[in-house]
Formats: sequence, structure tokens, C-alpha cells
Amino acid sequence: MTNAARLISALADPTRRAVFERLKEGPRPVGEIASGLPVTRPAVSQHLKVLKDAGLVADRSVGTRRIYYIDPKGLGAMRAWLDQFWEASLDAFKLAAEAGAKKTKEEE
Amino acid sequence: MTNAARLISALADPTRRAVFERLKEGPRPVGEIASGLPVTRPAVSQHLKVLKDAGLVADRSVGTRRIYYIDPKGLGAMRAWLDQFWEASLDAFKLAAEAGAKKTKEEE
DNA sequence: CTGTTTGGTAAGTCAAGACTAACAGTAAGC
DNA sequence: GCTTACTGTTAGTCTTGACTTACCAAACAG
Repeated sequence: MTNAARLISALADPTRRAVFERLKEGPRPVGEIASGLPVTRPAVSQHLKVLKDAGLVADRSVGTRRIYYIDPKGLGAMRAWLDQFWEASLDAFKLAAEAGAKKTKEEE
Repeated sequence: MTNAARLISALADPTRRAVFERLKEGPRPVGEIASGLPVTRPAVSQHLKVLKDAGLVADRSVGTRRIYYIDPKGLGAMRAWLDQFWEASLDAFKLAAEAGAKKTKEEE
């Protein structure tokens, strides 16, 4: 719920989305991720921290490198959050289509 | 793609999420949405504009009122964007689980 | 036609956060 | 041991955007 806030705001930043999309191609160390982006490596480190706190990525250390990869947990939580609206939206849309240009009473 | 940016950043703001969740209960005029929130009505108007541009909500005029409701289109697009990562993430996760604490070669 | 209700718009203020530069830490190679 | 890669952290700057206060437009009531 309030966890959805972390999930969404984590993906809200363009650079962070770029990092995430880079990880879509497969696990990557930090330096390799940063090399394809117009920002410095520390910036990428900070973004990875945010993504990790949100549960969207995870990491494992191999030698002096840290390999990051997409964590399905975060994506699953985000999907669940979206589905929460899906049903309601269909009802609202159906209602709007049926009502068309007609009147609607909203008092409750 | 770049449309996903509008979708996600639209839902990134807490107030905008509150507006969206309010609309989950059903179609509502602007004033009614604002009355349940700690911000002024103009602020809600601005947020609704952003949500509308993203395709997350739609509106229809009835008299002097404007009824807003959730638009499934935006949600569908967002879901599609997420699913784009879902598959890749499963592969990456599986790979990480199998590799465990072992070695991984990343050179390509 | 006048007044009321309902919403969208413009200008300006202010806080959140993305970025860089500098520093600190850990593992491998020699 | 010392040096070299690779990464995380901190301090400080600067831009983005959320908010309020005015103001303006449209639709109904009388």
C-alpha cells in the first residue's frame, strides 16, 4: 500500500528507469550500467540503492564487483497494486459508456 | 515507451495517487474529490489534468460539473509496460538462484 | 439579465531530490 | 606488504514541480 509509493516513485525518475531497463537485458555490474548512461557512476549507485529499497532489484557480490539484477518481488507487488484499480476502472468505464451524455446523480 | 514516463510520473505524486484512489470508488466531480483532500481545488484540477494527459482518467461534462472517472486505457498501457519486465526478471532471478553464491561470467 | 455555482488557468513561492566531486572501504594481483 | 580495480557514501549545488492565491469562463436558477 504505502509500499506502492516506494515502488512507483522509484520508477518515476528517467535515469532510474534507464538503469532498470538496462537490467532487463540481464544482470550487470555497476560500472557496466553506468558506462551506457550520461550520468556518473556514483549517481547510478544512488539510483540502485533506491531501486533495491523498493524491492525492484537485488544484488550479489562476486569478487570486487556487485552484480545487480531485477527482482520479481517488486514487480509483483506493483502489478497487484495496479490490479486493484483495474476492476473498478472497468465498472466506471462501463457506467460512463452507458450513461453517455445523460445525467448522473452523485449525492450520497 | 516514452508514454510510460507520463504514466508512471503521473502516479508518482502522493496527492495524485490520492485523487486516483478516490476515483476508484466511482466517478466524482472535481469539488467532491477536493473536499476529501488536504489541498485546494485548483491543485486537484492541475492533478486531474496530468492524469488525463497520461490517459489514466477521462471526464464528461454534466451541467456545470465535470465528472472524472478512471480510464482503463492508461492502466492497460501501464500493465503492458510492467509485463515487459516480468519475463526478463524471472529469467534473471532463476539465473541468480541457480548460480547461488557461485561464479558468473558476464563477458560478451 | 443578474447572481450563484462549478472548474480551469496564471503567476509566484518553496521544498524535494537528482547530480557531481571528493573521500572511504574492500577484494584481487603482483 | 603495496598497488590497482570496483563500489558505496557524504556534502553541497541546482533544477523540477507541487502548492496557494488570485482571476476568468461557462452553465443553471431566479
